[in-house]
Amino acid sequence: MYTIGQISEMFQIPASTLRYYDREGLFPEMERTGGIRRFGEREVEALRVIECLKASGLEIRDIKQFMAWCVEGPSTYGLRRQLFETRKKAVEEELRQLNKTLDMLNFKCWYYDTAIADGSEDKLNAMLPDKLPPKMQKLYDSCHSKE
Amino acid sequence: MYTIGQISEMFQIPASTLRYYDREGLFPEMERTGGIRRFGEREVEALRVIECLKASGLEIRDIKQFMAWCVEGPSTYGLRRQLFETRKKAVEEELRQLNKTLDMLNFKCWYYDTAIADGSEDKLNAMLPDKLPPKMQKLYDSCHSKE
DNA sequence: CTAAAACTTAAAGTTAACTTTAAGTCAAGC
DNA sequence: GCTTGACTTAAAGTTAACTTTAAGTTTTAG
Repeated sequence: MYTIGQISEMFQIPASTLRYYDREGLFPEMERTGGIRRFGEREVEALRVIECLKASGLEIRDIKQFMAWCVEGPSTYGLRRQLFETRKKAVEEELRQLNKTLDMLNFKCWYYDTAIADGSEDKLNAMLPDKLPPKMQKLYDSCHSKE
Repeated sequence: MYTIGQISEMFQIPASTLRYYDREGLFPEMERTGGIRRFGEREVEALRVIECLKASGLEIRDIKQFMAWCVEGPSTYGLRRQLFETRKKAVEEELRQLNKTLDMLNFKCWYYDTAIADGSEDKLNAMLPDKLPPKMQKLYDSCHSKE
């Protein structure tokens, strides 16, 4: 069993944030001795799940719902499974979006490398809509196609 | 040239958000006729860059700085290049993190599939620290190694 | 037994990125 | 010329996720 200070150290999360999570119902079965929180294996695993669900873009209130399902027992396995499936879809979509962002950043890096080499953006602007080097044309098109 | 309503439609961004961006200095050279904003090609491209930099995790105040550099001219090519390089690093790191998150989500999907098939988590908990199927062991380890 | 460190609470404060409101101005069609 | 829809502003409001504060309690070390 750990104190809030030990968990704070272990996960590099401020104790105030852990208390906030507790207040929000993210550790529904946490024990206490003399008013002081005792984090057990259950809470440590909960915190790993919290970090995962947060990273997937889920809000605190929905993480609370998940934790409530865990307390409810086997009857909520389906709901929990469905939640993780939905989060997977969201993360996969976010990965696609981030890869597009990376394409644009790579294009911009090349763009400024070229502008620096040329001393101005004039040459670049002359080739701009569709006379770029093939490698760059792909990146450019993927960022400038239909909004 | 476009009105704010046309750009709002085009990018699916509320007009109030576009006005907010303008107030924050994200369109430093935008023209007006009779008080009304006219978005030209410069602003359309700026908006694409804004969306890219935002998606990379950059804050509005720093996007404003970038736009100011663009107005300053060729002397800031180096700074702009550096910004995109830094953003690339940040996005690459975010991609790594998101892939780890995806690993955990995949593990949890398998976990609940198994729990549903078994009717309880008992079998699962018995194999839990290190007796999982090899495929799952990898995912599990990557989410439970040292905090 | 006592002092200090670590814990507790409720309530107020912070921050970023918008969003809404209220009151008014501009532009297009009839 | 007038109505209507789209635009304008400044200022206040919203939301999520914390963070800080102030006052007090519990645990630990000597």
